[in-house]
Amino acid sequence: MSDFYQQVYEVVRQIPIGRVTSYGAIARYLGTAGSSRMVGWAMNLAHHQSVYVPAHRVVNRNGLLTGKVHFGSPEVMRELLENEGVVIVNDCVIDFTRLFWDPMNELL
DNA sequence: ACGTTGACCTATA
DNA sequence: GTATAGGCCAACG
Repeated sequence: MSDFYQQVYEVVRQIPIGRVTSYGAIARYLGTAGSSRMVGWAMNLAHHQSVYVPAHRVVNRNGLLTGKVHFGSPEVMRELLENEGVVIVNDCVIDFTRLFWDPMNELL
């Protein structure tokens, strides 16, 4: 496994409860800005990882749960987020800008 | 080996 | 303000 994916998992694992981040933010934090799709691929491989990766806390820039289908069921992602206190309506994160957790600013 | 696809983002019209 | 185009790099067929 490349260090890139490990870094992604590391960052995602550091996301606090009830907070969310975006692929682009992680990509920029890792220095691979513009290649945010790779972050998505990393999440795809996250299911194979033995360690649990809270991929449900990672959404797109619009706060839309685009990768909900990649979980067991589309409902799983919403359930997990709502369980952490995140309000989800129409597969969109409410107050996304306020719940946004930027590793560049928080983790630094 | 080549072409297509993809859990995206930025930029221009 | 939305709509469309381009770019990015790895995995799949």
